[in-house]
Amino acid sequence: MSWTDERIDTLRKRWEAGQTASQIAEELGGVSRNAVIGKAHRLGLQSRPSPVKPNEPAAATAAAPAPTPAPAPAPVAPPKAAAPVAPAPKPAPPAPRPAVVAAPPVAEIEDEAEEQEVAVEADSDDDTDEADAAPVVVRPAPPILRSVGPGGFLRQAPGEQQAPITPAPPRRLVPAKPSAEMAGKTTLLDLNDKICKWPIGHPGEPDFHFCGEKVNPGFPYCVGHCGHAYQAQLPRRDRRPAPPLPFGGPRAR
DNA sequence: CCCTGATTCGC
DNA sequence: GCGAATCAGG
Repeated sequence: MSWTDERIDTLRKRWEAGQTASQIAEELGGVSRNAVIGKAHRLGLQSRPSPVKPNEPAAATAAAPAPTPAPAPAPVAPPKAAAPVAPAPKPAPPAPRPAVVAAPPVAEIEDEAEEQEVAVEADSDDDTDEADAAPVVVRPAPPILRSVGPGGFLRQAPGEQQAPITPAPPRRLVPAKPSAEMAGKTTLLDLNDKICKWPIGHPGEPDFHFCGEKVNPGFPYCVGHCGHAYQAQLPRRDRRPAPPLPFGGPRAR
């Protein structure tokens, strides 16, 4: 495979989008991860945070006691998106908010749950004499700034994040009463190394359980279920191609 | 072990 | 220019 303009273009886009060299190589096909990295460097694409790089070679001279002007690394490309194509930045987790929150949308149900008070670290201790208790400055509400996410939706501004969904009030826990339909079934708690862990049904369904037969020694399943779990590897050309992903995954080769 | 990117070096 | 081999951190 050669680096046609089209392939180079793909490489550029993917690299700048934060895909890993492996992902890019797989998508392009016919090239290795190393080839992608090598090409990216030859193209002069910006190097990305490397696990092996943060070492600065210039630290060996004269112990360098001088006031190093804060390096202030320029905003590096977002580290490694989880999504393969569009590296959507993760929304920031709800930041610790001031006391004022919107009233929970759910009416109070019971008050048998005592409100747990979050112990705020009030450092009223006499640690030092430094008067760090600055008077609270009440500033006018700043204009709401929203950023626009991919697809055009408006993100919440930091100050207007919704209060987390009110958790259900704790209920009294009662011992689960073994239902008739589970009688004799192998449940999660019954699993051990000697019985087949092949799931029957689906988690969450009322009668979800496990096979429970004696295992095929050395395997987590019984002989019968080993037949389902382990199948001969077919030559690549005989494998059925994976169904296309809904979002348009890597091109089939 | 796996993953990652960077670098080297023979082709 | 190319990419396998190698290095080295996570």
